[in-house]
Amino acid sequence: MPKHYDPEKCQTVSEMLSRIGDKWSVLVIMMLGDGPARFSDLKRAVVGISQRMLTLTLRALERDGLVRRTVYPTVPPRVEYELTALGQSLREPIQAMGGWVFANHDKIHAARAEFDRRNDAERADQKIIKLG
Amino acid sequence: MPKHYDPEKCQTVSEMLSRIGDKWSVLVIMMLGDGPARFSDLKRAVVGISQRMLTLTLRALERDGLVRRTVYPTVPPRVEYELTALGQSLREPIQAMGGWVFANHDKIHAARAEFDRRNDAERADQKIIKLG
DNA sequence: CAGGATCCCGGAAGATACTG
DNA sequence: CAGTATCTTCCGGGATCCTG
Repeated sequence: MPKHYDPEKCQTVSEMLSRIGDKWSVLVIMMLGDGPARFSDLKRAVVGISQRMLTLTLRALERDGLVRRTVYPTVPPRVEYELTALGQSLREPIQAMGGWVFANHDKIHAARAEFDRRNDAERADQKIIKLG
Repeated sequence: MPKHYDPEKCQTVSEMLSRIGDKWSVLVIMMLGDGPARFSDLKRAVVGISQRMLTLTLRALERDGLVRRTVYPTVPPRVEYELTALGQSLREPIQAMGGWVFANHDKIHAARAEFDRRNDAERADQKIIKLG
């Protein structure tokens, strides 16, 4: 088991993490997991996304080889997006993350509640000290 | 297999994805994977992080119950950070992502090169059209 | 040593308008 | 329909200074 990793690959890991960590990429990937979809389909399915961000997200996914964009030269224009084999394969680690969150959802929220509770108490103490 | 998911849990998935997708969290988690570390250890180990961002990152991880913060009331103060069991368990899906990137690193970069090549060619065409 | 408090800047992202 | 262009707003994050 190697202790050192290729720095370039590590950087690519960071890049992909921030990609799937951004606001829309995962949602788009999951939508496309059901099969090909047109631009407006995605726009409607991914609630809250602006057409600008949908375009940018799709372009980035296409650039990384995760999504294939097919233009049908009809009028009005018809553009279909679908996951490539690479994009499909990415769904596995993503769903692993999703599964982890679903499994630990309650622990996470309990921890947050506990943390916030302690923090509030601490600030109340500070107030008393300053007032005293 | 359910077709609908708890919206609250889906939101938590997004939250955790943007957490591990941020610039520093994963690096900190991986550093702590080797065992407990002090603030300055992490500051030195995670090259490039400012003490402000290290603090914010650690606080966020602590709030989600991934990291435990222990203060030793000595002088000078000594604070140790370590992964909780929950934090340890998160390393699995993270490494799944990392493994995927390592396995597909070449495909990704090939796709990017291809995409950029096509884009450049396209823009060159546009130029010719406008000049003509 | 381990942070808290401020200031500040660049880039991410939303809103809007226009187009092939 | 499927975008592009532009403007503006917002916030992540770095730099710096201060403190128990």
